[in-house]
Amino acid sequence: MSADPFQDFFQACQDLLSAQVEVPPEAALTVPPRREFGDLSSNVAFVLAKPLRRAPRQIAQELVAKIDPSTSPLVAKAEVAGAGYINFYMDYEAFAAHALETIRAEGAAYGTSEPEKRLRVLVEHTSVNPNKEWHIGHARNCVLGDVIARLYRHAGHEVEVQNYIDDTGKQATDSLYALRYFQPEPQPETKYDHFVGEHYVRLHRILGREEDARAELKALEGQPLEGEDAAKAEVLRAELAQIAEVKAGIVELMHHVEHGEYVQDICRVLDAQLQTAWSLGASYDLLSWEGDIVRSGLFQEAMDKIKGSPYVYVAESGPKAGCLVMNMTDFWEGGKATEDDVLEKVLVRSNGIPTYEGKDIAYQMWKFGLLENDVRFRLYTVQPDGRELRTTWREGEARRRPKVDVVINVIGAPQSYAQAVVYTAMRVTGHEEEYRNSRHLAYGMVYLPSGSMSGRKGIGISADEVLQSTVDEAYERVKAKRAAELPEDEMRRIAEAVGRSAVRYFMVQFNPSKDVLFEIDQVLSLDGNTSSYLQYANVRTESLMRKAADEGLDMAAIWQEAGSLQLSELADEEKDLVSALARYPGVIARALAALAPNILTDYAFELAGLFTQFYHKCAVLKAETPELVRRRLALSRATNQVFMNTFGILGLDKLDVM
RNA sequence: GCCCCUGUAGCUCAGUGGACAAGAGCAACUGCCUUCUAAGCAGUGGGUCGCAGGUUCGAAUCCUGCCAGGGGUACCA
Repeated sequence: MSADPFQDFFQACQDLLSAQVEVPPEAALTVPPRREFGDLSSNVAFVLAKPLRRAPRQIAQELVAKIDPSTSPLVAKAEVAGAGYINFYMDYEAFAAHALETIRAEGAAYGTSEPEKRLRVLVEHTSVNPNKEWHIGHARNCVLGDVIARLYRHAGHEVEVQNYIDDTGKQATDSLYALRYFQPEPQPETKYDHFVGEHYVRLHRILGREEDARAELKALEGQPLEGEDAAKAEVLRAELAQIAEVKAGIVELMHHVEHGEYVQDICRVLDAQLQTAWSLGASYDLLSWEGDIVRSGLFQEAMDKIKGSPYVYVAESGPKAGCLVMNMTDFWEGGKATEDDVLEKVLVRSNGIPTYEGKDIAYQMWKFGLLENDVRFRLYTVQPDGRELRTTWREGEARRRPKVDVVINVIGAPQSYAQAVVYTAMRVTGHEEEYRNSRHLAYGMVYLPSGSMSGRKGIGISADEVLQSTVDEAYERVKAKRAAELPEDEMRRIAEAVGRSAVRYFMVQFNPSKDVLFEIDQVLSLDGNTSSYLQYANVRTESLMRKAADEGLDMAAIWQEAGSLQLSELADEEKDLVSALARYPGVIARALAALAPNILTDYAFELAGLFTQFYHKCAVLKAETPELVRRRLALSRATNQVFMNTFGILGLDKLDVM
């Protein structure tokens, strides 16, 4: 017996079958659609029908006749059903004992067996340009990455979370320039990233006029100008002159930014953005600044290394003459490519400036520990959850990098091609293993009912706003319900927990690959399939245990003997609950393998529903016999344990009252 | 043009290791709070699983072709 009760039942059924017949690998043992069909169902008879040239039902009947369930404590019986399914039924009494005992013994570790190999995993997420406030799409990235990191940690792996700071890019420069250009009055009451973002958008309103102004002027200049037209042309010329001035100013400023002269200013924006991350319950281990990676010589070393490959060379002619290019033709797996030029990727332009892919290749090589040089780093701050946050820095300790096994980059789906280029560079340089262990968690965009968001135009909903609205809504709810019994600060605390959790849940409840339509009402409702439902179900487990203690029952003692309680004649609701609790480890494994947190949210919602049904149908504290009370308290305690573990991974807040 | 992702109920989404009657939440409608918290429960109505072929005992799921939406495909950032 293992720490995965459902897997044990699965294995038991599998063994019973294999003892009678060689089970082909394509035969499946799956959970049937309805409980009348048992707890696991095998289609092996269908698969064997063809090679044996016999009817599936006949094969199934012969197999079932030979199977002896009494040799397996968890299996009650096997039956033939339908056209030839072999349905296995659990011995629920034995199974419930095993499940409860496992959950009790494993506790916070329940759900994850010791990994065969403890991996070092590097998760990069967030990586938002430090130039304006986050919108909800950034929040999706952050929460997805945070949950993936927590999943790996829960599974016993060693995780480092990095947040890449593009401090030398155009966006950061634009914002810095906007502040110099407009010289706005400081607004201490406005969160700094919002303040800067406002002026960034203002700057782009000016720049965005260029094309139109040019066209309008051209239309006017076709004829002799007089009166109103002459004045209008003058205005347009002035506008274009202003645009030219701004653009020149940005280019000039860019040189200074690239030399790291404005790190302090960028930190101010970054710090405001980090507040958003922390209020969403996320944290990081390292801030990786692009400027530091370039200045520390990592980029140069990576390019020198990659130049050693026969597939990397300076193009001598053609449109890419003078560029350092990488020919990926022999290595490309990122989709069926037919046009050769797509596969000849520029890494360094003819003017010596690297492309994004070029820089990202260096970063990826550094992540895997493939470079000799290293950045220096220092402590940046201690985060609200107590985790230390480090940052790369121009001076300080040298960072001794351990070998990393897996690199997961949480980056939007539009960057799929660029990511494929970066990973392909690993195999081009002979690092096949690193190539295979590079994973792009490509997530879909977040859209508003009004269309897509645009950072430049300032269209979108900020993550801070969404969070605040949700907390406000939760506050109204808790106040309407509990104003009489709870103090103000307690209601505030609950509202924070409910609001934060609701936003997090929304961000990961969909398949990552899908685009998400963000409707604020769906988050604000706090009804139905939301984190509130899970929190509410868990509050009920808490409440039951509290009341049990009030009635003089020794909860700890009951839980201690969970596996040896009276577990016969379980009600259907109890069976369903036990079965769901036992399936938790498998859910974790699937979510991890697929990098899909929505597998876990789906499960958690189902579990909450099953517990709620149990709660409504089966009296716990008021059950008919003391034995029944103890059993149902143990089931509640077990559910509470699985909720705790699930909440830990999803980063949802546990509540005692709501 | 080529490549990738997506198309399931009015809306938002699960299900894509093939399996015996397509699921959930929201919205609509009907009931249920002196009874372990009604952010809840029970129930009703609502679907040619984008379309057309194919493979199979069996297809929302696999294959082919089409249609629709989004993204990518630059020495852009």
